[in-house]
Amino acid sequence: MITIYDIAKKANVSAMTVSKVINHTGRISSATRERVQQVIDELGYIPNSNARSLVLQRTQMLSLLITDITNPFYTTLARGAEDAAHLRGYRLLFGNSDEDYKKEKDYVDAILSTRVDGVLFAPAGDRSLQHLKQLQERHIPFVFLDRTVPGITSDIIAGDSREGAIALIRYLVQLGHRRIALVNGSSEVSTARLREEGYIAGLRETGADINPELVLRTGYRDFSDEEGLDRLLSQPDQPTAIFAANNMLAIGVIRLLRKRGLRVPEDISVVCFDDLDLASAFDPFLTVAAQPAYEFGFQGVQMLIDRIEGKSPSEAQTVILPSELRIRASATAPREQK
Amino acid sequence: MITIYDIAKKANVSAMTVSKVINHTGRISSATRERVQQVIDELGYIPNSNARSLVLQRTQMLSLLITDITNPFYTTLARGAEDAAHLRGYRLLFGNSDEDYKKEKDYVDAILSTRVDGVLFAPAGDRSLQHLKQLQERHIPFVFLDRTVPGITSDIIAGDSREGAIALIRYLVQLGHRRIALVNGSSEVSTARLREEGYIAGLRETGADINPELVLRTGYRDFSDEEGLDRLLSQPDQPTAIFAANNMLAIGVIRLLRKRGLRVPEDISVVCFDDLDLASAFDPFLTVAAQPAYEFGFQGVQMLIDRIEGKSPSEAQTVILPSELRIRASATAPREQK
DNA sequence: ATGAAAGCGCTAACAC
DNA sequence: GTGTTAGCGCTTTCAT
Repeated sequence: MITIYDIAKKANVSAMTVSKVINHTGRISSATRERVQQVIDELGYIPNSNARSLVLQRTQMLSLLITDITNPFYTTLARGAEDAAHLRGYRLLFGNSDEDYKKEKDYVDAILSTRVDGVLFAPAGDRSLQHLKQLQERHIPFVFLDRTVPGITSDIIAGDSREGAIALIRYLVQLGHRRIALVNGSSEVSTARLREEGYIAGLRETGADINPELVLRTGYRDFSDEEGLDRLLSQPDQPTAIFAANNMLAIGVIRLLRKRGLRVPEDISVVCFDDLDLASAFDPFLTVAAQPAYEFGFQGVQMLIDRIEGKSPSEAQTVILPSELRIRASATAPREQK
Repeated sequence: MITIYDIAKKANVSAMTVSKVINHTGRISSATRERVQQVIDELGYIPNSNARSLVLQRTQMLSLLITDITNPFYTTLARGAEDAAHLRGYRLLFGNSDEDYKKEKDYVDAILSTRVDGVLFAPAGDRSLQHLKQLQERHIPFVFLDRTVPGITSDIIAGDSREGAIALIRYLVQLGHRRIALVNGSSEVSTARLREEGYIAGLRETGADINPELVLRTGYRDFSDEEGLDRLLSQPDQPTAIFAANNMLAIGVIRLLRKRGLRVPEDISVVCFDDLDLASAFDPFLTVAAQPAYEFGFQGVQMLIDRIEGKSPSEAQTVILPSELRIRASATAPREQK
């Protein structure tokens, strides 16, 4: 391993001088600068960032902790985060919690141990509270990604879950639906609560049916609650449309509907939050409230780095990004009206 | 920041003793062990891995360098890598080169500076050679992900691009196609060369038309070579099927075909390498040679860690994972025969 | 079974 | 402009 001393020796200067050349700090005569640089290039010296971090107490690393790397929303978000981090000279350490508190805890420990400079955090749910508190105790800044956790104040970059849900409901009602079911994520997740709020608000506003039996709460990933779905479908007044609280739920719902011989949208309409990116590019089928996932990541990293570098106001910032209704084929007027 | 000395002081032992307790090394009386552990828990002490890395010359970090995080193949691969790394106590540092040598170089520099213990590397192309050489000079082990680079020997986990391509061609010919176009990635990428080899071999074996004019070479991502596609389609003997060398190309091709009023598969069949995961789950449309992406990541990390920990034989290992033909709707018999 | 000393590779603070 | 000293938080080596 070649160190700063090797350079210093060969260039006949002190380690400090080399350090200054590398970091463009302090005053150096251009003669020595060039001589040192030459040796650096010649030996292909690359500074050890561990040593650097140790003294600087900064790692130039950010952690991105998400809940489902399989979900295009997070993939695209990661892409945005990656781009922004790269642009500003930070690297991304990557974690996938699977909405599992245990895995999340492991990652938080790793984060603490690595001394990353900040975290982009999509918490598994409200019980992530203790993990967040750990970060706060160590003064590690973090930005909430879409989901927040009651009891913790921090910077937030989020979509407008409530408004997005209302828009979706309005659209369905406008098509003629009055019995709209909700297949939601866990109530432990803030966005699930907000989407449910929006769902109710939308129903109320439009005068559509409000019926607690039409709400199914499950997890945001790996939808497989067949009994739950059957319960929804077997209500005396069967719903004519389903609002899935995210894209993965929508896929699960549609698959199970098809398995039951129900066609979408002929027999039942389906809409959801979050787009499917690739799948939609390929076959524009699902009607969705699309969120600007890339911007979540990109702007989230900007916020985080601004905070780290002391460029943010001291109060926590909140940025809300609107979603966009993308009307496609999976929702039409209900059959009775056709 | 709370250090090992804080623990030592409070538990009335030396720093060494604390270190031993943390790392379960050396001999410690269970009395002191417990006392020390208690203080650690009480203060919530978490070791600084930078300091640790500095002395140990190990970071317990792996770098995953891929070319397109938007592509479900890599997403799923990342998922597998992540799982394996987590299981074996390593963390993943994440890089996305966009098939861009400049970005790739930046990441390699970062890798070198971070002193990661090893790299999972999907090279942008043959000109990644110098980057790989840098890694070799510093004795940083790496595993090739699917793509290899001539002139470099290292562990490899790859799909069988040649055989997969042959299988796809056989299938098309069996359906009755004789004029099959290839939309390929750049010739600078090993898998593109192998898929083209397989394409030719398949055509030769089946006696189908071999015509250099039916081959279009472009990039693996963001397909937008409209003129190239038009050239293919305007051949005197228009192809009845297109083999896209990966999923992203297939999506691009299909979009452009539709834009030209050509229906898939009615007017022209399309098959490709790599599945679309979500899109396919949702709407099983594309006929593909699917690769076990998750296994690429999972086994790749295993190989890498085995190598790092000296558990691999000294010669470079190669693991070839077969692909699987998934017959769906995007390819049917050509129109003439219907 | 426990501890003292030295050093991993770097930079901040201060001389000169 | 340049060099010296000290120390970031940890572990290795070798005493005791």
